[in-house]
Amino acid sequence: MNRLTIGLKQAGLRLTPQRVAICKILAESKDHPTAMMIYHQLLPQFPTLSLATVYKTLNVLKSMGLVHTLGDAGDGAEHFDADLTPHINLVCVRCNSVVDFDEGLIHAVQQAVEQRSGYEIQGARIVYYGLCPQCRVNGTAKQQESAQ
Amino acid sequence: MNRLTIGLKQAGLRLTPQRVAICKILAESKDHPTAMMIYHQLLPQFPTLSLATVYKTLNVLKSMGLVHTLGDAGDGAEHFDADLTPHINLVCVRCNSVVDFDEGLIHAVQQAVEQRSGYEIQGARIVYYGLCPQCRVNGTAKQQESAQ
DNA sequence: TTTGCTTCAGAAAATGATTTTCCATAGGAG
DNA sequence: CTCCTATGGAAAATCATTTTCTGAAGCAAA
Ligand SMILES: [Mn+2]
Ligand SMILES: [Mn+2]
Ligand SMILES: [Zn+2]
Ligand SMILES: [Zn+2]
Repeated sequence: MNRLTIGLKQAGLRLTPQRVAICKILAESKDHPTAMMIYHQLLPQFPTLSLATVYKTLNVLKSMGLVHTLGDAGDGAEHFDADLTPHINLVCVRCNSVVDFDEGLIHAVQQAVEQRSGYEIQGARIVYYGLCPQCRVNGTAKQQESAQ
Repeated sequence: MNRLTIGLKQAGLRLTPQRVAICKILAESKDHPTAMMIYHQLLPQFPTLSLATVYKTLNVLKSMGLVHTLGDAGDGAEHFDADLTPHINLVCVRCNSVVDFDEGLIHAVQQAVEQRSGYEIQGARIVYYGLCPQCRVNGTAKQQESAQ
């Protein structure tokens, strides 16, 4: 029973096994999964699970503000983040990984935005993208996708 | 002749009228347009313009690092930003507007990420989303932007 | 338990933004 | 002018995401 399932219940939605499982993955994973990733991770446990169910649940959670979306990470799919605290996400455009990065300054930034923008802030999408350390190393002899 | 067209030329690409026009819109607009917005804006000038041409050009510019993408703003389309300097973008999830927000702290954040992450940073996507002041005033009514 | 109403998951079809394919042509090099 | 490659545009394809439809639960009252 985590923050997400509690939120669903408080909204009057039924806590079906599928929804609970999706919430569990979101709450426990640190890899900012896509709908497809969650689907494949749950398929062994729910052989008849439908991708539509995953998408529907994710959309419910998002519309309730219980999860954020980071946009695509070079793989053409939406990545979800259940960590609502202000933080930086690092995207590697080669291996499409998404990891968190701790930087205290970001809290002050969020406060500045909330106080000075006049917006009713609902969430943030703070992403820096580039090459992760591992892909930088492998990149010295990397695949050049230009010119033939 | 702006930074974008210069970049295209230096890359050995031809400066066709379509590409120049697309670069001009990107360099001069502050509204973070989508491919569709650019297409409609240029249609009077180029009646035979194809959306595919717009997408192709945008992808070239992006792959060269001359523009950034902010992800969707609630309208299901990718928004482009030609301003590469570190800055905050404010998205209104109701009217789907995207505006810049000046906050000096963000420069320090970028420096911290570059120095401590180990990543080869190529760009950033810093977006706060919520309701803009105007949409806040207009209350909970939906689809208020295009009034009758 | 039975009845009646509502919600849900899943399969399939639809949607729509973006990409790809194909081809006639423009334009640079020689 | 003649080759040759890069380009724009029309149309088709792709593919992540959404919607539709339907039978099966869940739930509560009798
Ligand atoms: Mn995160
Ligand atoms: Mn901007
Ligand atoms: Zn990587
Ligand atoms: Zn607004």
